[in-house]
Amino acid sequence: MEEQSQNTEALILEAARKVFIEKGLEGARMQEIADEAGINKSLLHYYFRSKDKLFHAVFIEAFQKFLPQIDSLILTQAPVAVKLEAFITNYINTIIQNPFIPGFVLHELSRDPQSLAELLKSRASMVPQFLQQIQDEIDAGRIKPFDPRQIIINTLGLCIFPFVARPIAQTIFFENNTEAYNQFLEDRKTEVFKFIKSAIFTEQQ
Amino acid sequence: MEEQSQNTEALILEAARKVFIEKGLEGARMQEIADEAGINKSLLHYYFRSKDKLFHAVFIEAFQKFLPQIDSLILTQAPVAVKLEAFITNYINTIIQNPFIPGFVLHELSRDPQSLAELLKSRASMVPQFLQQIQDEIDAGRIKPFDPRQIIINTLGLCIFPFVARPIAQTIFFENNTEAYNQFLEDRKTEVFKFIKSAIFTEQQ
DNA sequence: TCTACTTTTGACCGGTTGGTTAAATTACTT
DNA sequence: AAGTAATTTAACCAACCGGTCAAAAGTAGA
Repeated sequence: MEEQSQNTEALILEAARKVFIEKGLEGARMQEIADEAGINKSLLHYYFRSKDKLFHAVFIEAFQKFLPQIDSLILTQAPVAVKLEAFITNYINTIIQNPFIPGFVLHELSRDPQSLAELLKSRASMVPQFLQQIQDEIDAGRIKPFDPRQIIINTLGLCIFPFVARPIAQTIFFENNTEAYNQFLEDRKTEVFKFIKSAIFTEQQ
Repeated sequence: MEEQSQNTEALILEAARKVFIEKGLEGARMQEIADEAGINKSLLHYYFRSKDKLFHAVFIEAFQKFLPQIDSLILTQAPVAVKLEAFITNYINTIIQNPFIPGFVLHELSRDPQSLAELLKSRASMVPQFLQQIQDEIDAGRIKPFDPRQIIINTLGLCIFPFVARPIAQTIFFENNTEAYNQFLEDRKTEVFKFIKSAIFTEQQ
């Protein structure tokens, strides 16, 4: 019983993940999730009490998938250049493997911004340390004098935006050639760091 | 009768704009739009035949609000540096005045990517010329050798991302202080170009 | 004022949606 | 094998949603 219920629960979560991430909370239908999982709709309510609860489980899971890389960026001790390069590669890699999660998370967060507080309680206190690390390298002359927050937002935006804007970007620049756009995204694993490096680091030997 | 009908139509469009942009096609309710406009729900169907038609009117309007700046970026004759600087300022300014449109447009485009074709038919042919202009400046040694498409995506991402990710960015970096985040966005009108300029332009006198 | 027309309304409809419930099936224990 | 608890199903429901329709209210010209 234990085993089977874990199987079913995982089956439901997988189906819910697919449908919710593709269609959002309001676009998704419980019946569609049930069909996707190959089970009865009532089972959804047996394992998760409501649509909102099921959605919340999916959302938390999606959101947390991107926290490890952020953690290592913020918490690790290494020069900013080293950490940024590793972060960008890993982060874009993670998004390539979960290309619809960023749009999903951003959309649902702007629908319900309140739910953020609970998710960030532990991390928020670590951010200032990373901002200070950037500021220290600015003071040491290794990074040009940009607002550290601007640098971080720029980094995240450069990683995430091409996935959120994929339909329009792929159409405009790649005549809707999916394979070509995938290669474009692959290239960004190195191109984005080259871009940021060229933007913020000072010359020195 | 003519005058009143134009008033009502504009009233409906304004209400629909507010509700659709905030909640999306699937999250919006016709009744809510009617309430927002202070009229009967049947009137929505009298002026616009269906929810989809009304949504389409709102979407087209929102989408086109950002085309003029893009046009001037692509079609104008001037050095890339000059055009980019003007574009970034104007573009961010436009988004500041319509902060929810980018998220709205991106979300609805990823829900229905087909609808793009009709919107871009005339513009698409002009893009290669702008790409070539960037390539020419690369060949002339004035811009570092980045893929021109990467440069454009980067520029757009740097402009748009802080608005799409506002809830999380404002929470993490500004303790949810709206006024502080507004100032942050204001600063980006110059900061983004400084960043891009530092990234892609070569030193020369 | 009468008439023809447009605009606005309220009542209503069929289909869909998230959710409930009780019965049936399965799995586990002894 | 029997009994107990957990799992799964089918049938059902009230609320909601987009949309229709006929009547009412408003408008303008004769």
